[in-house]
Amino acid sequence: MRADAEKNRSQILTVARDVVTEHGTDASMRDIARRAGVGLATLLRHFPTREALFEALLCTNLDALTQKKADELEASTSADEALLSWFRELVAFTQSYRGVVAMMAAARTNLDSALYASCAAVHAAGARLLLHAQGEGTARADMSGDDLFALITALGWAVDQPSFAPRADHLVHLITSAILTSPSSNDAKKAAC
Amino acid sequence: MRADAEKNRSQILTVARDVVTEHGTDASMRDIARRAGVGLATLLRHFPTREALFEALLCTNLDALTQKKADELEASTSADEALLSWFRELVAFTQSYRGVVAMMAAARTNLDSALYASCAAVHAAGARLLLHAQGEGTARADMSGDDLFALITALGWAVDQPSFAPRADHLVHLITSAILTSPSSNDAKKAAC
DNA sequence: ACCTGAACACCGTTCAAGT
DNA sequence: ACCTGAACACCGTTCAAGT
Repeated sequence: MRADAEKNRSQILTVARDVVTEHGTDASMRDIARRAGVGLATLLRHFPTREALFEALLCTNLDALTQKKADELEASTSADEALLSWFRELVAFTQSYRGVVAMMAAARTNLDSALYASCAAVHAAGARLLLHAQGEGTARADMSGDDLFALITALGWAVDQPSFAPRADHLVHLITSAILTSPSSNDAKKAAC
Repeated sequence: MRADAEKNRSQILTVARDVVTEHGTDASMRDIARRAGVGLATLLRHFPTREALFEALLCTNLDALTQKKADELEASTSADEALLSWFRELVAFTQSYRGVVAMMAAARTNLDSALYASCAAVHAAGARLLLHAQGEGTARADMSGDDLFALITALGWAVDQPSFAPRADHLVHLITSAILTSPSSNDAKKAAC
């Protein structure tokens, strides 16, 4: 009976999306199973760990991101613009579910995590954009891909906090201004066009 | 019998320091009570909430910080140096216990939290230093005390992550360079002296 | 093969019962 | 006044028993 197994899996994912939207990464596995109408053990079979469930929830979005960056890298005229929009895109993504940024940061150096590969892909994509901008001299040279990943997730964490959320845009502005050497402000951008 | 109550309280705090050093902010209350040799309900009487326990654990350190900043504000010749060392000092403090920075960020806008007053004091102290530096034109003007608090805690969170801890000093350097208008690098500092 | 219920060892909260 | 044990409703993990 592989058919019902598949049905259970998709049902779990559908329900999980709702529950996780509401309760974040520390949502109750039992609650998800209950609402999905399956036993808790069934959920654990499909997704043996919390990270595994989130990997399934995020993989399509993450793939789109790490693919879309390829487009941006090419389509965007300036490398610094590409880096900047990647930064913003990723911070926005980390807001998809509360606590997901902490989970990704933890997975970054945990080979056993089901999210390790996805995080590595995100990291690599960012590092490439950074390197490109550095090559053009528009991003500061004393920065590594690790630094970029750290700054993005740190900002994602801050935006996760209800107290800081209202200042989100401005915080992004502050940090990115530290990354880019030439202040690509709106005025300068308009003047260039 | 108020004597044994006081003894219990101090015993709980002593043990809590160890347990929390090991397990961070999500240490088990039951475990602390067990190791302190008291009933769980006794611990809950003394510290009705997790935040209340941490308030007791941190209050002396936090008071020292928000007092010491007064010294720094006066003693230090330049306002930007004072702001910078406050920034570093606070990031270092958030590393005292794992997860404490998240707790403080949450407490910042939660009037019910036992940590609210302490966080407000930290916020106020930082805002004052920032304002002073802004007055001298050494800190960027488009920044609020809230932004400063957010950046400090965000950095504290990043340093909390094992993956980012090795880059801690450099990350602090990156962020602070975004805050200060004049790049008070080591060279410039030496030249001024 | 796949699912399930139950047992297990935890957690924080609450409260009646002890001194 | 202060403390305690136990009951409660949760959690994730594990596994023998069902189809």
